[in-house]
Amino acid sequence: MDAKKGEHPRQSRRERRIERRRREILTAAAQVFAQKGYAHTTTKHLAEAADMAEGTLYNYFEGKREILLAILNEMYVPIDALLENARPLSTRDDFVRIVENGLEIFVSQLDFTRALLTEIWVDDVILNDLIIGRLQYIGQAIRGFIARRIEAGNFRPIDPEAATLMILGGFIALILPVLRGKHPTPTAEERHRLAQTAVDLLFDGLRVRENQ
Amino acid sequence: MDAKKGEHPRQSRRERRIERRRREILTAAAQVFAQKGYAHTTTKHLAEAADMAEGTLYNYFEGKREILLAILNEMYVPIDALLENARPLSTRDDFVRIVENGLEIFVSQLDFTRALLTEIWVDDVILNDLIIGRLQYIGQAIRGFIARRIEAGNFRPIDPEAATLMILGGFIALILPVLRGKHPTPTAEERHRLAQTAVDLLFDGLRVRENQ
Amino acid sequence: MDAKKGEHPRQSRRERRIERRRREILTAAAQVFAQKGYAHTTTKHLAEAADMAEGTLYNYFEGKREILLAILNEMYVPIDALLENARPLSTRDDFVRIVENGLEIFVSQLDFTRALLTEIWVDDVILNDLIIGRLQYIGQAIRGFIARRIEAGNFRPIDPEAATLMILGGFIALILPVLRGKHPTPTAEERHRLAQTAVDLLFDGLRVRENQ
Amino acid sequence: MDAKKGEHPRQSRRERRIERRRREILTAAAQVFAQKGYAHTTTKHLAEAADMAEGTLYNYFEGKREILLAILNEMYVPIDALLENARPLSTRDDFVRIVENGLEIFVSQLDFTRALLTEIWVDDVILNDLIIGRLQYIGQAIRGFIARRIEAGNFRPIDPEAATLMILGGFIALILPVLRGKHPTPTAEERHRLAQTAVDLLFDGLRVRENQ
DNA sequence: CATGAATGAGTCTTCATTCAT
DNA sequence: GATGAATGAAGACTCATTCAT
Repeated sequence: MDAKKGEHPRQSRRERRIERRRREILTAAAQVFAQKGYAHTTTKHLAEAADMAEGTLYNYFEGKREILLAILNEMYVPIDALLENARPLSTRDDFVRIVENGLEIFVSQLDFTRALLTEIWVDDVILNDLIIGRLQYIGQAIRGFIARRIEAGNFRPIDPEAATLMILGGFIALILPVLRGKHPTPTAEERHRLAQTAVDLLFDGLRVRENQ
Repeated sequence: MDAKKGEHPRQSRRERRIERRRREILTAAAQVFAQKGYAHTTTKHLAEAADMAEGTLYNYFEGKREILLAILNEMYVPIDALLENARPLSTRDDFVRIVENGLEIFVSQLDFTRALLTEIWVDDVILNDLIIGRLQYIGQAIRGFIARRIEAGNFRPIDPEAATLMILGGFIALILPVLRGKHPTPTAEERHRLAQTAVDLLFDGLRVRENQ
Repeated sequence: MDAKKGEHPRQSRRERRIERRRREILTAAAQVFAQKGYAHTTTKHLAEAADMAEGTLYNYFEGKREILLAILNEMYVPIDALLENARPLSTRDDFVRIVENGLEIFVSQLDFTRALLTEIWVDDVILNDLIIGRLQYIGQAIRGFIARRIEAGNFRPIDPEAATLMILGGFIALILPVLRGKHPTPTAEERHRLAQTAVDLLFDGLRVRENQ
Repeated sequence: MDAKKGEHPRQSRRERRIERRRREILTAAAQVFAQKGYAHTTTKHLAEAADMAEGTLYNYFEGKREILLAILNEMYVPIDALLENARPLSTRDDFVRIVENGLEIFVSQLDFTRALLTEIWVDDVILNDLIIGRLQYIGQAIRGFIARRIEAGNFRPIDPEAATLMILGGFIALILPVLRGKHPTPTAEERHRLAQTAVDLLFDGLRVRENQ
């Protein structure tokens, strides 16, 4: 129980094993939640998917709900990285790049995202954390970008609020069919093309410019 | 006990009472489903919300799930009417009008719509019926409109598939905050303004037209 | 409410109507009980079979169980008559006649008998009333008959107790397939033949008499 | 924890424990079913009788009905053994022996047999499986025996069908009072005497043989 | 740490009975 | 008397969590 041969290696190895186990559980759980929805998933399902006994789950998580919240946490890291990257967001290419990165994140975390879909609308912690915390942050970045561009005379004086919502909605709509498994997951090239189309549409609209 | 005055009124009164009661249950149920989500709502909750005994629910619906499906059906009528109206969809004003009507429908059915949000991802009948059935239909109308306009030289040759998705997503994004109760329900005027902004953005994009 | 034109005719007509209604209910109920068993029969089933509303049943009977007990009572009249008839029971023909009559009673009351079958084993009132009350009475008659015959030297000195049981059992076995609907209901002639065969078997056994 | 001594013991111990538990439940359930009848028995009753929580029952059986069916299966083993034994059935002693064995089986399985009595009339699976399947098989054996004996001139030319029914009925009648708890369970000696009396009655009838 | 049997509160649903019309 | 909607107690079954091994 006490130190032997230096504490680090031993503690560390144990911690690493625990961390590995937790991640195994989360990966498996995300798949099951994604397929059945949180409420319809039983701990038995989770245990089977993680290939362990039900009781073992409780050695790594406090309960079913905590597993879901841990999944939520897993998504923060790449999203925060994305936001960090997107901070400047000043040119059209910035926009393409951030949309592309966003698509990449969702694609690489499909199961985690899907897992949250059902409880998003119901669980206030998740809703506030994810939607309010992250999405609003993203929204602000976009709103700021638009406002600055309008001020600079590059963008038409459109209500930035509505525009932001539609941009986010458009982006979500692009991945929703994939999340629902109705579309195959797009390749890197497809993601690039999608991002360009999206930004193109947003910037220039559907209508033909008369004299260009 | 009194004169019969024709048989209709008597049958009719009973039928009307039943219909009224069903509607009462649906209205109450939609609110509860919207707040708690389908799976987290118990029949006890439903009974309390409808101010009746649990057993009474079963005089009007076969079970909890049938109540949800009945809510789903309630949404068909106005949506189908909207689609019928939107059939031509040829001018920009058509577009504004249909977006405006769509917003109106969702607003008038807020609770019903919210009620479906959670189970949409999990219940295949609902998913296929509602999303695939309706949304695809709407999508086709939009895709057709875009394709025709591109052919006519009015629209730029953008991928109609991606454009449709983004339009739908943008539209949904406009309502989502309202659905989640994060925005107050927009008034008729606000809906009109929103619809115009949305269509304006879609048609002309964010960027300033250089020579206009 | 009080007397008018003599009480009898009016009371009588009302009473007769009530009696008729009760009988209608019992007839219908016996069929349903017979098919589904008492416990699996709902008052809704009973009401439908009697072609009236559920509530109306309660104007004629205290509840579901009382309907079953009333069915039990219906069987007493013919059984008691049979027993009265069988009182002497001294010749072989008496035996044939009483078996024949017994078969006739069961056949004419098939549904009533079937209706009681499920609850016989469970309801102590029914068990004590019917089995103990009636069957034991019948058993005593048979036992007495056998004992007297043995004493008179007509019957071999077989244990009258066991013999009685086997006689009753044999009789029941003859009607059981009919009760279960596995045999068609026997005609009068078939009943006569069955009774003769049964008594013949009981009196003379299976074995060939060596010198007769 | 200790040496493995081969893998069997470990798997086996768990399996044996499960098997023991299942049997405990069945034994307890049979008693309750026998007393109250299947339909009037609640899972709460069953749990109490087996001295465990309601939920635990479901770790061993799929549901209430499966417990009943398992009880049904318990009865097959000895009955099938009896039938196998009785195959030849050619002498009078064979007959005595098989009746005696039959009595023994029923006595040793009193609760199991009682448990089935109520649902027999209502549950088609049970009815067809047990009654039709087993009883008809037994009936055929008896019919065949009688027919052969008649042909051989040992038995009088009595309708074998009716005779079989009465034999089965007589046998059942011998046990019914015991099943209902109205008689104490017969000892081995009493069973032997009963069997002899029964066969004696069947073979030689009640009447004194005039010249014997 | 791993296991999985045991637990019992909680769910959906049924149905005998009541009672206002 | 007849009706059938309303009731709510009771039933079969589920499942997150605990805990002895």
